[in-house]
Amino acid sequence: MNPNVFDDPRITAVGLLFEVHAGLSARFAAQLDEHGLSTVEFEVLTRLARSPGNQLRMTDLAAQTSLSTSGVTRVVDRMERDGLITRRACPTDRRSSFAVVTPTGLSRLDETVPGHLQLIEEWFTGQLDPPALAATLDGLRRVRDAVNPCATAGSGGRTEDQAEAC
Amino acid sequence: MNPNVFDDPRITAVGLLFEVHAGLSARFAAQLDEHGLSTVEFEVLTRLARSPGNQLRMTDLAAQTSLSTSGVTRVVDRMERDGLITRRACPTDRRSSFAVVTPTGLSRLDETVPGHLQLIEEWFTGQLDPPALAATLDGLRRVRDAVNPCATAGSGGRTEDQAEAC
DNA sequence: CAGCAACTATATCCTCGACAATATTCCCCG
DNA sequence: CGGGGAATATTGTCGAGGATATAGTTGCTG
Repeated sequence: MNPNVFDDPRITAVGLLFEVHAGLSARFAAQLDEHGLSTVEFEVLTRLARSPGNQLRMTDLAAQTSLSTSGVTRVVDRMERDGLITRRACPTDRRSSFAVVTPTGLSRLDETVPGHLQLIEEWFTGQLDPPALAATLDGLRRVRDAVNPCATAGSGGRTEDQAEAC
Repeated sequence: MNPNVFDDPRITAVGLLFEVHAGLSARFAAQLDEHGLSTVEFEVLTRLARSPGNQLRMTDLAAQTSLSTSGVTRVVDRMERDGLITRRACPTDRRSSFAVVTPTGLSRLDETVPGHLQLIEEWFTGQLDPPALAATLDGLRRVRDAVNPCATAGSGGRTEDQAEAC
């Protein structure tokens, strides 16, 4: 650690990125908490709600979130107990089961999303004028495409659900 | 969730940012793991090593990481057991104790940092040509300054340690 | 200088989530 | 058609870490 490695521009770059992530995450979590949702619960709810039929197989849900399959089992347990989602047996494969959003879950999402969007606007996208925002997002997109090859859905892909193929 | 809220550009913007964070975090964690360090352990080590005397009070260490004070107690326990850091009593305040990096900890850091820097270069900074990188970092910096006011150390500040004053 | 509020580290309890093991079901291939 | 390997969800077990309570210390203030 002799020469000041910590002033290396690469270190400061990731530091920047991670600070932004931490700051936004904290603010989002606070707002979600007002609606009785944790971060992962919100993510599960949105992933299901944006899927056809408001449902997803447990495995696919795990693939779309940052959770393991057992983690998905656990969070779905909690949310089923809270009435936000339900399990439905898969008719074609008796090993699988679907997690499907209940009307309660959908309305909870409806309550939550507007404030969430407002928060994004307030602390992220609204902080930059359009060209600067576009430039920033372009940079992030290129890094994302490198680091997360599965998510290259941008153009030419099919619906957008092939992300679950990763 | 009637109109496709999920195509809202604000949603995709945070999605992008969070995917980048997740992707980089995973790669970093894998490399750190090769050196027997977890993410938080690496952060603790770097925070201490960049501080005067290679030491920090437990409270300040907690403030500089994303850990609670009890979390810091825990991780310092582990790392002390592994010989990476040591506790030293504070001479002026008998409530406080310092966590100080051992020579073992420093050399572990020396082993780890080069690969870490290489990874940053490979997956983040090296993915963009200099102007695009600068633009991206500028955008991130502005968002960071908004979302994390403490970290406005950039210019005019004193050393850089006033970050701990937050 | 006595007492009280704030601060510091730690201990205790609890939730969350990963990993490995398990049971069930599916599918392919001989 | 039958058996073995892959896929799927769940459960047991464990470590990580937050919230709160606790004990010791400091410093201010009447």
